[in-house]
Amino acid sequence: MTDDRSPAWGPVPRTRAHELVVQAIEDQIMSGALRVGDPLPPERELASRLEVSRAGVREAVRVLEGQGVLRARVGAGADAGTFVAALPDGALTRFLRLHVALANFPYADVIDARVILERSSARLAALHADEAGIAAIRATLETGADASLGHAAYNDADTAFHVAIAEASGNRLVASMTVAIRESLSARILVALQDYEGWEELVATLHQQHLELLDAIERHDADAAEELAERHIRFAETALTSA
Amino acid sequence: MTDDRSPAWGPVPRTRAHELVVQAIEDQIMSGALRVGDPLPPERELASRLEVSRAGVREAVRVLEGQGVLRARVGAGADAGTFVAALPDGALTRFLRLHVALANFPYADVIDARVILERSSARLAALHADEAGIAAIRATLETGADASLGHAAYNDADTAFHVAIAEASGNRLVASMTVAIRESLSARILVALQDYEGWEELVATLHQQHLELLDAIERHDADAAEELAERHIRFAETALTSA
DNA sequence: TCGCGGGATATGGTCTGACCTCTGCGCTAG
DNA sequence: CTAGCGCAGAGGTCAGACCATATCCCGCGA
Repeated sequence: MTDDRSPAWGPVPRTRAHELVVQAIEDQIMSGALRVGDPLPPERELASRLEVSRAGVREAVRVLEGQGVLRARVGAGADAGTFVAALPDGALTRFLRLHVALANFPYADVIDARVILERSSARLAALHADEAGIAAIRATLETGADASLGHAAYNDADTAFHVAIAEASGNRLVASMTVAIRESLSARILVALQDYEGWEELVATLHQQHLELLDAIERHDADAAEELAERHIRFAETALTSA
Repeated sequence: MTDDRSPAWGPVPRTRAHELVVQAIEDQIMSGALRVGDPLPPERELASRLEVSRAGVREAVRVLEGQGVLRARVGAGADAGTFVAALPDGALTRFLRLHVALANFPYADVIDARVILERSSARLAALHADEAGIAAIRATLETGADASLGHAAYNDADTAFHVAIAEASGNRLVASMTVAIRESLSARILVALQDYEGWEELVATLHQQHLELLDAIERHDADAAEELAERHIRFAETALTSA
């Protein structure tokens, strides 16, 4: 006879040592005791304090390091050791790239998400971009205009343009997500470019669209910028996948 | 006298063993050789094949596991071992939660990003949600209506509502990002709720807004849904932070 | 023939202890 | 005063043993 309200002897969740360490470090961060730039105790000390092996501590550090939360440096003195870091961008890009490759996020969903974010980036850039931001965007177009540099170079220049807009938006989180999505698509776009017949014409069209988008941002015309951003991405996507 | 075009003896980037292993696994994923559900070789075998220690392999596995790309299970047989997984949500949530706590993403930026994403989620849900999706959203409101369950219970119910909309959008990536942002704010929202004087009235208002939003989604009125989503989030945000 | 018990086996999980590499700082010899 | 050496402390790596767990499978008994 079992009582449904009694907890029943379910198995206790098996918690691995390194997860406890991760949790301990996260708690320090959540409570505000650890801030960006602060050092962690040496691995050996942390291991003895938490009563786990050094290997367990190291695995935990690796997990957080992979998330861009920690950074480890060898050596001696004040610059050596493990520190709390602020490197979300690379981590977010790797994350997205892998999950896109695994098709955990369907390709069409990624494109739609990219449109949503870049529309917003363009709008925010049109509203908030300062002189420096606009100059940075324009700078990317000067190299991007030279299409004959090769597929890879153009791909990099295009990425730089979209990244510059995202960074000019003034919203770090939106920018990071925008960048991560563009970068996660980079390999795929490069292949599509290489397979594209008469790609120089396509690049000329895309470059023209870039100029129009930049113009809208400079005019602080948020609605136009939003619309141009979406049209540009949809156009490029259609051209490259139908080839 | 140095020649600027000569490569110059820059330091070779020190590559750590586990990073090589991560790279090796990523390459397999990028090339399509490893897909979701596929098993990795046993740690010991991978270690000897890549000529690193088992500790190095384990650290690499931990990194990818932390990103939701791998999943490890002990035991023997077909179900045991390390596998490629598809668990991006928890990983993305942890990632955001930590970086928000570290203020790598300013709070205002997170709110704006949330508005952008939830506007889109609501729009997509209004356009694409099927019967099951709408039923799932409504189900979360039935518990959410009962405000006297406590702060934590209401917070969970509110999260569930927004998550259900995101999932009804049909876009997995947008949904994941939406959920991750809402969850990363959960702790902060809970504290604000607890400090709020006369929170039951506030909850009643929020619940009313939820009903209106659901109504717009059911009517497939995308514009209204988008607008209601933004107003709801801005309202709640203003109420909770000004308290 | 069927059922079941228990050992063999394979896998990840953990720990220990050693050693290497790197780098700052201080001491010492010139 | 300075150049150089070496110590100390940090992360990086490794080897090996042992533990915990889950499946497989074989053999025994009903």
